[in-house]
Amino acid sequence: MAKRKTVSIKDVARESQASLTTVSLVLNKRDRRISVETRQRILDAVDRLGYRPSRLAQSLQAQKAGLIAILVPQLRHAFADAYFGEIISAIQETARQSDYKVLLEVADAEYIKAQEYLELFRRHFIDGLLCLGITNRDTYLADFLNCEFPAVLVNNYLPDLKLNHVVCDYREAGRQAGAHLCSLGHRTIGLIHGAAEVQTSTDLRAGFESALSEAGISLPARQVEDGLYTEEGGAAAVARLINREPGISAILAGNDKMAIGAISGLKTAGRKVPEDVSVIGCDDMHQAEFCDPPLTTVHTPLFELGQQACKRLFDLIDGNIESVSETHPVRLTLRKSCAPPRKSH
Amino acid sequence: MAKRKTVSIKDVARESQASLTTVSLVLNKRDRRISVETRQRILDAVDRLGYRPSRLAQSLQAQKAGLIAILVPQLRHAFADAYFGEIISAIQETARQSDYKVLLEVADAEYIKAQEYLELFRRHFIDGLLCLGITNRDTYLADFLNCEFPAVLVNNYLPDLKLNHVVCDYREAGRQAGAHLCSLGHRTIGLIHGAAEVQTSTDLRAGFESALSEAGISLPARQVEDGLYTEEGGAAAVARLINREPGISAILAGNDKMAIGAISGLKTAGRKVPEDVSVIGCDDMHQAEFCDPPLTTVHTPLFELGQQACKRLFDLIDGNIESVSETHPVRLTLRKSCAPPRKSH
DNA sequence: CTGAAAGCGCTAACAC
DNA sequence: GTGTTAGCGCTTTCAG
Repeated sequence: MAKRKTVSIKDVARESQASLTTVSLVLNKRDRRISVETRQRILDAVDRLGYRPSRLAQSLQAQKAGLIAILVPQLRHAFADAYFGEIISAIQETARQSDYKVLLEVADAEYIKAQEYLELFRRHFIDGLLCLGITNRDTYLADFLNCEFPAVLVNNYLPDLKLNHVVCDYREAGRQAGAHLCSLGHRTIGLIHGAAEVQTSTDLRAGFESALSEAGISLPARQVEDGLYTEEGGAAAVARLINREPGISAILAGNDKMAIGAISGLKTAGRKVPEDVSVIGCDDMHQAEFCDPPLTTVHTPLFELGQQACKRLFDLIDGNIESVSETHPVRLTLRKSCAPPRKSH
Repeated sequence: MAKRKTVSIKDVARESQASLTTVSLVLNKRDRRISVETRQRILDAVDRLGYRPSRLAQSLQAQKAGLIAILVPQLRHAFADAYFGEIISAIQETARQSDYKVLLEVADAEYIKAQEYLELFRRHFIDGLLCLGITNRDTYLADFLNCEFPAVLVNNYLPDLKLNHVVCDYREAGRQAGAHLCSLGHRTIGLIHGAAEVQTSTDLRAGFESALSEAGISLPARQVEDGLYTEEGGAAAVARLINREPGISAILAGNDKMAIGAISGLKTAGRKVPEDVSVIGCDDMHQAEFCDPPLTTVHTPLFELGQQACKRLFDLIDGNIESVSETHPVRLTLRKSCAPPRKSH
């Protein structure tokens, strides 16, 4: 590899017979005061030398990194997950438009113990933080409560902590799913939620129960299972569910992955979807359209959510706002995985 | 938000009644020459003040960013893709172990035109680059040919450019898939590849054809289709395939997404998998196990690949090696999507 | 054993 | 119009 000496603004100054200041002024478009010839001489030198300002030095001077981080939980290969992927895509795109770069951070136990998320700020590495996949157990986030570090939770919030967040309306998602199932005529309905310690999961359940109860239907604990937000979890949960309550004719899953797992589990148990059991998901991931049967699901606008979270974070960084707390609307997407119940017996 | 003044090494020096140098020495464990009391005094001051060295300033001084970037193509929401996700996970994990941070970069046309990937280096923003999802058309990568910027292609390479890369053995993948299908007794076999301009896709096809030809079977152009690496593409490709050659009894898809799309397309066309048509995928993504039927596929060790690419990149950065070119073995994973052909007519 | 001073590459107040 | 100079926060010779 050819070794290339790094060319600094000094070199440009020498080459163009101008001073550091003049070069800097020209480069930063504050060159109203600079004569046309001088400017041209400098620009030529820049070209000739292939000079590029060091972002490191600029950042040090500006006391601003031009960098934000995305904090994701340590799941099994977290980035291989479409849910996170969608949000990360959105963040990346939005950040780029504001000339920010995006750092990827994975929060495992050790990471949290060491408060690495704070170190990132303290060591002037980043200007802001976006937290994904947060649960009620992530109490360490309290560290962001009364400090000057801009952070926002994406698609979740903590019930007891007044932290910045941008979320989808999961209560409404649950309500719409429940109403749909009831309107089809289902009376014995199950729920596979993601995780009890996730607030949006709790919200989904609350909305679901409220819709059922409006139709005079209850949701006993035996018709609720945890599916861990995974395919396997969904498959296992549905098995326990139909074992305990064979009469279940419809199920809401807290995300599409569990819904797909549930469908797979139902098939294994010899039940047809939607003829024997209707399944409704949540998220409307890309693959929801391609599973068999195509999945009826509640569309959560994850991409828009990511964009919004990012924009608000910049507002926080720039001091335009003091805090954020936004809820985005959801809507039911009808496909083929739900049908009226069999007229049994 | 409570405003917190940034505390520098100077403050620590003042607080601990020592000089800058001494503090720096202690903090960097070059403190053999420092007396125990002085050290303790400094450490106390650090604690009391909550001092953290600015990584920006350190980087400027060290002329090293401690940062690498992952370059991914501008696909439809690229990060929502399990293939990229798996590799990115691996990179992230490996980088962390070496105390590097990782940046996410998306390469669209504009990005490439502006040579942003080079700017990243020139402006001293990153120390190394990992390129994912590369195709033969990405000739801009020639920029990395005779320069000192460490970059490595992950799971692909360019036939005409001697660039650093780490790949899976797709030729062997194609061979194993072909051999398996032939051994089951299939004679009329189709291929849905990812994209003609992807070298590994070409390799897969070459390996596949060679295995077929060993069994005395040919692969005419009419039995080959492009599935664009997507579910939809796979579904569309399989439709064209069985329309043109209804006798096809087995299909290899260049990745699992297309395989899943193909299965969906076959079902739509009223063909059963594997009874009527066998389908074999490539990658062995997580969901391959959960589709219906569970997908027989060639396992490509993407996680290990990502790790390896990252380690080699660090070797390049540290000057331990001059170039990389590694090929990783693959292996067939048998599930339920392949069976012997129907004894027709 | 400790400190003064130079320098990493850049920006911006303040002169001239 | 243009240049001098003082930092940004850190590391590291080189003297004492």
